[in-house]
Amino acid sequence: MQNSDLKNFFTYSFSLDCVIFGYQNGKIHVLLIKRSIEPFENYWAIPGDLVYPDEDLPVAAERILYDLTRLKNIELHQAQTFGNPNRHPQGRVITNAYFALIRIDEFQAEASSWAEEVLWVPIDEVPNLAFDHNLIVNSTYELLKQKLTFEPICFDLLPVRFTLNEFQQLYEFAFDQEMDKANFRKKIKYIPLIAHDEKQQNVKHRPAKLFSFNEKLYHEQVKKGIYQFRM
Amino acid sequence: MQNSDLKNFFTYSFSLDCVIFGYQNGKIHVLLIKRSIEPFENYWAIPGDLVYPDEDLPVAAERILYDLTRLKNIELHQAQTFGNPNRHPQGRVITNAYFALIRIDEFQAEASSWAEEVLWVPIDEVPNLAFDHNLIVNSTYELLKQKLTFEPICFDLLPVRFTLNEFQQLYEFAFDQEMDKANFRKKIKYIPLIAHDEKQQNVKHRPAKLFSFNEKLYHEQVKKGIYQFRM
DNA sequence: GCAAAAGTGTTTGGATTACACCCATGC
DNA sequence: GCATGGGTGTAATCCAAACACTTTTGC
Repeated sequence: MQNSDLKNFFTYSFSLDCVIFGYQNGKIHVLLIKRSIEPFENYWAIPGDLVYPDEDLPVAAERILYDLTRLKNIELHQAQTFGNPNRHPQGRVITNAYFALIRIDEFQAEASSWAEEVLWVPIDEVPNLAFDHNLIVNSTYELLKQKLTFEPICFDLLPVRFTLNEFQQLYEFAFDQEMDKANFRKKIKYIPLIAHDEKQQNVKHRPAKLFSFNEKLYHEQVKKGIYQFRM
Repeated sequence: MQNSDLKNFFTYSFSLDCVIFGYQNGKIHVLLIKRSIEPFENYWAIPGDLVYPDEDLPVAAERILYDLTRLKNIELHQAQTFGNPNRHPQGRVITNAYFALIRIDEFQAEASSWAEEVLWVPIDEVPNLAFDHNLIVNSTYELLKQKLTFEPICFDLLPVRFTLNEFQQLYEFAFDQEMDKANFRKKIKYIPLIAHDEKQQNVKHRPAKLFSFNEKLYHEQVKKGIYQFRM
């Protein structure tokens, strides 16, 4: 979007910013893009842009993320809204954060449109970002940590088929808590998992059984009120 | 705000809607206002209005609530944002819900500005509302129920000084679960309360001790990571 | 004294923890 | 066979539910 267009677009504007968390090698990363346009040209930022006047928010979030990073088929969740009148130097832009969790190696982010580069940075090494994007990243990270406990988001970070040990490692990372192997398996007894016949390949020890999250059963049980997810 | 003004204000607009939950006689109510202006003239709605171009969101939420209902000194919490392009018949208005929980008898709601009447209705008797306000009320009620468990919001519903029995009754109502008196008292052992010397008055049985929530200690402990509230 | 609710201690069973041990695979 | 991690059973411990009991007030 060019500067001249922007001026007409404003009296108020509304944007969406996507905080994409990526998990790799036991570390949480955030996806950044380098802005090739003013304001904040050459700054790192999270991917975000204005919502079209007739576009619904979830649609816009997907569109914006794809336009800037070529990422698609990612489940985005609504987070907080940020509306400080001075957060955008060119006018009043209220923004709504959306977030997602993905495995970095399962997706291919690629700079596009006015994004000059894309970059995954560890959550504790995020540089100074454009606008109030540091605030947005930090607030959304806090929200993520809360949601990890009560919503089965953690499975977004595991391969579709995973071993119980991979699951446990993720747990220990996410909640920063070591746990006994046998006890972990008792703890997750009530989480609806599908046990596959398939086994781990190319390991030089006894291969582990593969599991996946039984999303269908989970939703059924939640709907019936039988079950509440809790890590 | 007049119709002619509205047209200039729009290309996009941004509003806030306040879902005020009130507790009385073991029932949750919602505060509605009757609109005296178009669109949806004479419809019931939740109090909400456009945000001024240079106004921050929390400030706007307080201002709007006061303008329409004369309620003030209420702690408002941000909830979800609703942005369906067709949610407002006169243009694109994205709205952010704020919510609060109060004891109805401690506040005096009074119609003001373009609110013709105010009304507390039980949450299960909410009529057809203007715009998508039924959706907003329902979504925010779900959010409230979630937050009750993990944030000490329930104390907004108790008198500043309350008996443990009042607390237990609220708990039983909020979570729809009966509980043994002795066990309830063990359960809340870790919630930071202040025990006062003062006692219940004018009861024809042994008067109960009065307590209040130790907000200061709570915030300190959360900050230090010692404590996580959980009901 | 009696009714009513406040307030507390004890027992019990189920869940969590710590820990030990066996199993399957590659080399 | 042995190194490596997968996988499981058991005893000890902790915690929460059930229940019984004592206390304090008004009438």
